[in-house]
This record gives sequence, structure tokens and C-alpha cells, in this order.
Amino acid sequence: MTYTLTTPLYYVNDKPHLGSAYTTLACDALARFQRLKGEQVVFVTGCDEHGQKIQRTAEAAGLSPQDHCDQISAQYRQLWQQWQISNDRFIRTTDPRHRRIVHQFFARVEASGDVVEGRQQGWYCVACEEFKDDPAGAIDPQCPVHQRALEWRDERNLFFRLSRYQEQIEALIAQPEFIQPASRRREVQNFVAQGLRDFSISRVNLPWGIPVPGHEGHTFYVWFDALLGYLTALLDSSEEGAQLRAEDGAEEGAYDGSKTASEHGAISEAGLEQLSERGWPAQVHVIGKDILRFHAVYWPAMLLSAGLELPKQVFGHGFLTREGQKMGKSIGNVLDPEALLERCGADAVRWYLLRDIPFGDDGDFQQQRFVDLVNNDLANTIGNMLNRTSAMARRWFEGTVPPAGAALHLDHPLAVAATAAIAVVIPSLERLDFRAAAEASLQLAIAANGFLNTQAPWSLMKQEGNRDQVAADLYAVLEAARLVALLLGPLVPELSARMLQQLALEPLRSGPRETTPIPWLSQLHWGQLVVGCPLPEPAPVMARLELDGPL
RNA sequence: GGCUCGGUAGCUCAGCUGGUUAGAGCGUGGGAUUCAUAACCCCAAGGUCGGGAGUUCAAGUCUCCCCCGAGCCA
Repeated sequence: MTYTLTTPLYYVNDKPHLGSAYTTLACDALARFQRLKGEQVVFVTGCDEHGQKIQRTAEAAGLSPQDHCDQISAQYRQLWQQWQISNDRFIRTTDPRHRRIVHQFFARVEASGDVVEGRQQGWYCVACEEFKDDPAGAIDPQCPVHQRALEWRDERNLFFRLSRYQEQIEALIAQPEFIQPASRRREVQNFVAQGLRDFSISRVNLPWGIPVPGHEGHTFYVWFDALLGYLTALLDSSEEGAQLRAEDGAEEGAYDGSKTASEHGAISEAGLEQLSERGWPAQVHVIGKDILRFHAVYWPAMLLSAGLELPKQVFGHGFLTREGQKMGKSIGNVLDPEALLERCGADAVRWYLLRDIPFGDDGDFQQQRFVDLVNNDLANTIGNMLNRTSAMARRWFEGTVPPAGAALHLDHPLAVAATAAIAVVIPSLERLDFRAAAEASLQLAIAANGFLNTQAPWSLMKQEGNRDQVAADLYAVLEAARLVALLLGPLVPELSARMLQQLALEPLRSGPRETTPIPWLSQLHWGQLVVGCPLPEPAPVMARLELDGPL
């Protein structure tokens, strides 16, 4: 069973902004979690590179559309590398393979009788790539989203017969799991309840796009083409895709290294019929709430028409504001993800965004709170807990993990706290509730600090006869720290690795196609820290953030 | 204009099917402590639960009206 998840394919209109980073980060946490659980993950991201808006942006910059796309998508790719995003695929809709898939898909839709020609007339927003409902007689109407003048269009387009799928879509979105979070479901339901209308899937006189076969002068509408990128990504013939398939074979006991090369030939011909072996349907499409409709209504209908399986879930998360204000170039308050990473580090940003904002709701990036939470949770509560305990263990127990003694009992208060934390973290991550997972992990660290203060090993050590007690207490806290580090693996992988390193343990391996030698889930049990194991010299695993000046 | 969500401590928010002194985190103030990254631990501050009316023995928690904010659709 493959766990496929996707970010949106980001529109290459401009360089990446924090919103895209937010989505990608969350997906990365989910992907890592699933890998740690032992799932075979295909984490897809990429860029959407078609449409008139891009053509015009490129022209304005004096570039060819392709050059422009190359530049921007390279920025995305680079940014994700800098953030250590563990995507398995990076698909661009200008990839030649994509064109083939689009044509193949279109042929299926056409064969289903779902493509009709029609006249489309109306006010068009190029920025939205969408017809608006302003009346024909409107004078200089503006796009409410972009506050730009709409353009009058009157063209003969190809339409997808969405209306035929009314009942099926209604049934689909009636499933409580399909649209998440639940709060967004009704919105879509209302929209569908009004009756689905056919929508145009082609544009005329738009050279920057994929031509529609058999319909001279038409190119595909971005929303038809872009979503298909998810499929192209899975049918990837590149090395990473091939490797995944090789592992597939190995798992079924049919591994044959010599086969890989000959497979390549076949792979490059891979088409839609291969999708089910390549990880389709996706387990979840993670998207911003603004494009929920495309993913929850149009996209499933297109897939139905093409005879393909439907994704299991569409998760529409909220938007980020900054200090209560919408981020925008005109206000000049955009947070640049690259700069943010450089000044604060990936762990800090990941922690703040995932721990403080309920995934699904809108969130506000507040610098003071960002710093407060990172310093309190990560540096003070978690980092310092490990640091102080490791220092004591090294000082009093020959630089090693002290004898566990009574700490191994499962009714030890920290064993109980750890079990409780694990029981919350796993189901929370499963449903993309990163906040609950973070809080539960943090709770374990708080319990460990509390325990330490109650036991006060530094006082006990001053009297004779307490050595065993101190050893057990320190063991318990170190063991709690180990479990905190493991639980934080998906959310803040680098911090997790540094913590494990301080405990002389191997970091988790949750990157693309990585597996951890000892399964994560089996490591998540009390009492596995090895007594007598030498501890490295303590070094803070998380530095406090001290920002001079606004971000 | 229709529909849907919100409006609870300085800030961000929990409060399920109505029922003892309305909770958490951060911030703030105080205390304790020294193992540690001036970190950790403990305690407190008293917020008309947007406003008004109603139902009820009893309402942030239900009903109606109003005000404010957000979103979807038109």
C-alpha cells in the first residue's frame, strides 16, 4: 500500500512565498510521519507553468515564458532543498511527459462523451484565470480578488460536462472524510447543491499551454492541465521513480536488480493505465482553502470521466496573515521563506507554524509569539531538559546512561506520561492535527521537567545512599527525552536528530525512500535506552532565538 | 442580498449532548531552587463569556433580535 500525498503544484507567477512554504512544510511532516510508520510514501510537489497570466508576467519581464518558468521553478526546487523538504517528486507541467499524459487523459474524457463545444462569453480575470459573473453590460468591472480590470471574452471553447456528475459528486462530498477540515465541507456542499455547470477546459489564442489535440487553436485551460500534474508525477520515469518501483518488487520478493535497466524503456511509455501501480489514488491532496473547489469538485469529476480512482481526501488548510494583516507586496509585509529560514532555522519555523496554528484554520504569524514559543518550548522546556539531565548523568555516572533500576517499571510516572503522549501523537498526525501532536510531545517534556524538580537529584546526590535513586530518576528523564525526540521526528526532524545524537542514538531516517533500521513504532516504547551507554558532551540542541529587529 | 462560520482573561484560543468557585498556553507579577541554555518548578492575577430579550429550577452552553468580523455564493 502506497501513501501518496501532494502539495498543490505551485503557480510560477512569482517567487515562492511563505504560504507555499507552509503547505509544503506540513506535507513534509506528514510524509515523514508516514514513512516512519513504515508506509511507502510518494510525496509529490511541483510547479504549474501554464496560463495566460504566466505568459504576461514573462513578457513583462522581457523573458520567454519558458525561461521565466525555468527560473521560478528552479527557485521552488532550491527552496525546498534548503528547507530539507522530503518530496519524492517534483513535477513541472512543462515537462514533455506531462503533455503526453494530458493528451491521454483528454482522449479518455472525450471518449466518455464529456467534451462539448460551447460559447463562453463573459468578464475574465487573467489573474484568477476565471470567468466572473459580472453582467455583460457592466462598465469596467474589477476582479474582487485582484482588484484589476476584467477583460471581456467571447470565444468558442471546449467544455467539460461537469453537470453529468452532479449525483456522483454529491455522494462523494457527503463522505465525511473526503473534505477536511469539516468546516469547509458545507461551503463546497452549498456550491454543488446549486447545480453543477459545465466548465470550459480550453482557451483560444493562448500559445502558452498544451494544445488540445484535434482542436486547432485551443490550448488547455490551466485548471484542467495543472491537476493532471499529480498523475504525471506518479508516472515519473526518472531515477527516483524507478527506484521506488524496484523497491516495490523487492517487497513482493521479486527483486531483480538486472531488471531495472530494461524497465526504463517500459517506464518511459508509462501511461494512465499504470497509475494504480504507481501510487494512485492519492491518500490526500493538501491545498490552500482557495482552491478547494477545484480539488473537491472539478477534479473528481474529471477523474470519474477518465475512469480513474478518486483521491481519498482533500485537505484545505487556512491562510497565514502577519501581525493581523494580510501579507502582500503592496503593504510590504511579506515574509520571505528563504530569509526566514536563514535567520531562524527550519526547526523554529516548522515548530511555530505546526504547533501554534490549527492546521485548517487561518493563522497569524506574530513575531513575538514565534520567538516566545520557540524559546519556551524548544530551547527551554525540551532542549534544557535534555541538557541538564545529560550533564548530571555524565557527572555522576561516568559519562554514561545511569542504571535504570526502578525506572523501567511501566507504572513509573514518566512511563505513564510517555505512553499517554504517544497515544495522542500518532492518531493526531494521522489526521493532520499537527498542533495536537506537538502539544502532546511537549507535555511529556513538561512532565519530565516537573519530575526532575520533584526528585531533585542534585540534592539527593549530596547525601549518601541515594545513588540508585538518582540513577533511576535520571534514567527516566533521559528515556523521556528519547521518546520526545522520536515523537518530534516528523515535526522537527533536525531537532529530533540532534536530541538523539545527544543520547548517543541514531537519528531517524524519514527522508525520501528512507527507512529506519529499527521501526519507529517499535522504538516508541518505554525503557529502551541502553544503560551504560556513553553520553556525548552536552551541547544545547536548540539555541534560543534572539532576533534583532523585525523579520 | 442569500448561506455559513466566528466574537470567552493583555494576546492566541479550549469549553461535548445546558448544572458545583468559566479553563489552557504565551505574556505579566510573586515565590522556590541551582542540575541546566538568566533555563526548570510552584503560585497569582479575578475576564459584564459582543449587546439585548426570552425559555428553564439552572445558559458562554438552547430560541429570537441587534451590532461587529471572516468566508462561500450571488
